[in-house]
Amino acid sequence: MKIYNTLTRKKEELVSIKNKEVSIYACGPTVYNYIHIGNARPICVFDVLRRYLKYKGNKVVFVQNFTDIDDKIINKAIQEKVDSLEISERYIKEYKKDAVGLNIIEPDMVPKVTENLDSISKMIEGLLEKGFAYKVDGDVYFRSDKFEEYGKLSKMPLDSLESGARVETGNKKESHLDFALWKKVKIGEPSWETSFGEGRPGWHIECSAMIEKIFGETIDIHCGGQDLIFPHHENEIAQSECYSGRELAKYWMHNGYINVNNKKMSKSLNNFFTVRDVAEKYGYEPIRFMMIQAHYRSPINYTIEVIESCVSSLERLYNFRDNIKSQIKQNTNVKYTDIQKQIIQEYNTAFNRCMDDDLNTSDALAVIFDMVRDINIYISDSDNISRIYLENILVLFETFTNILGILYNIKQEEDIPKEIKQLVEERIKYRGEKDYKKADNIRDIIEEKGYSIVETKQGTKIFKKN
RNA sequence: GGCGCCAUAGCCAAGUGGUAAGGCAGAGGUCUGCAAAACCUUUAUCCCCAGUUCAAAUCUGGGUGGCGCCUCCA
Repeated sequence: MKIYNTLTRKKEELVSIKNKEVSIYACGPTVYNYIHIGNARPICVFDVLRRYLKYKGNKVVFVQNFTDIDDKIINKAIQEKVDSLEISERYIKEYKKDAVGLNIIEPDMVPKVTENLDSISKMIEGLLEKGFAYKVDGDVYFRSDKFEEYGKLSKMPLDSLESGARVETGNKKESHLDFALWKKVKIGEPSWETSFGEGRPGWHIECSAMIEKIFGETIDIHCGGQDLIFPHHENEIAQSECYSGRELAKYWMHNGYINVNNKKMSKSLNNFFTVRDVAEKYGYEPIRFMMIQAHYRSPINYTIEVIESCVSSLERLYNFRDNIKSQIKQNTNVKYTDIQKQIIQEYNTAFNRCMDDDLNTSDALAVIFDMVRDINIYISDSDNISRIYLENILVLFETFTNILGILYNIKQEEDIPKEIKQLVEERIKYRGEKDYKKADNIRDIIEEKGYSIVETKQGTKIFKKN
C-alpha cells in the first residue's frame, strides 16, 4: 500500500524493514483531562491503519505512550491539591473508557513517562557525552545546530525560525532553536535524581527514549497529529538520530485536525467537545464514523449536522446487515453463480484499492455503500435468492466494517423484558384480527416504556430506545 | 514576517488530464392497515481570471477567500 510520508511529502509504497512486520509508534495523549474529539482522530485513524495492515497479513507492533508528566498535569494537581500521579492515573482510566467506546484495539504497549525515567536519563547522558546537549543552571538543552539535518521533517527554514515573531527570547539557551531535554526541579513538582541533576524530562525526549528502549532500531511508521510535526517530531528526530546514529522512523504519518467553526479544536482555545459529551448524546460509534468518512489528512469541521448524518449512515449499514442476516435464514437454495463470485471479487478489489491508496477510507466507505445498494436491489428484485451468495456478501461486508472498526454495537434483544415481549405478542394478535386501533394503542404503550417496534417481513422487531 | 495546506451540490465528502463516487437531508413514487425499513426517480460543470492541451475539477500563472505551524496542543 501507499502512504503519504510527511518526511518526503509524497505518497510512497510502504515497505517495512522486516518482511511482513510493521512497527508503529503513535504519540498518545497528555492525560490531564477527558480527551476531546480532536484527540480522538489519530486514535481512530491509526487504529484503522493497524487493522488494515493486519488484514494484509502483517504482524503489527503498535506502541502508544501516555504523557503523564507535564506542566498541565502538574498545574491541575496543584489546583486540586493532589499528587500529579493521581491526576494522570484518573485520566488514563477515563481515556481507556473512551478508547473502548471508540472500538480501539489496545496497543501492544502503552509506556508512560514516569515508568521510563531510566531510559530517558540514559539518552540525555548519551547526548551530553556526544556534545549534542549542554547543561545550564540545572537544565539540559539540545544543541540543534549540531544536528545538520535539523528541520528535515517540517522543512522549516532555520533562519526564519530564529527571526520568527513568536520565538521566546532572552533566556539561557545558546540558540533559539535549542529545546529542553531536562528541566531543573522546582518546589512542589515531581522530580527525579539523575547524574546531570534533579528534575523532570522535557516533552520531546520521552518519545525518543521509549522508542529506543522498546524497539532499539529504526521503526517503520511514526504517527500523530499534524500539530506535532513541529517542534515535537522534529525534535524527536534530532534527539534520536544524534543519540543512536540511525534513522528514527522511515515513514511519518500525520492526521488533519478536527475544527469547530473552521478553527482548530484545542484545549487552549476552549472550543472543544469531549468525546465523552458527544458520546453521551450520540453514542461513540458516530464519532468513529465521522473520522473515517473523510480522508485522514483533510480537516473535518465538526457540527451537529455532521454527527447526526453519521448516525443515519450507520443506521443504514445496520439495517443492511440485519436484512441480509434474516434473508440468509430464509434458506433459499439457489445456485451461486460465477458472475456472483466475480462480483464479490470486484468489491474486494475495489475496497483494497481504496485502502491501499493512502488509507482512503472515504472511498472505501463508498464501496461499502455501493455494495449495500446493489445487494438491497438484488434482494428486493429477485424471486430466487442465492443463500451462498448472501453469506459471502455478509462475510465480505463484515470484513470491511471490521477493518474500519464500525458496526460494533450489538443490539441485545435478550435484554427485552418479558412485559414488553408480552405486549408485542398481544399486538401481533390484534393485528392478526385487523383490530388496528388496539394494536396501535399497544404500540404507544411500548413506546412509552422506552422501546420501539418495527414490522419486517420476518415479523416484529423490538428495539430499546437510546 | 517565514513556511505550508485548503476551496467540489442544502450539509458532509471522494476524485490529480478524458467529459463529476458515496453518505446525510429534501421532493415525488413503489411496497405496507399505519408507521418504519427497503427500492426507484430527482438536485453540481467543481471560488474567480488567464494559459497549456484534441481534452482540466484535476497541470501552470495570477487573484479572492479560509485555515494551520513557527508557543502547549492530536
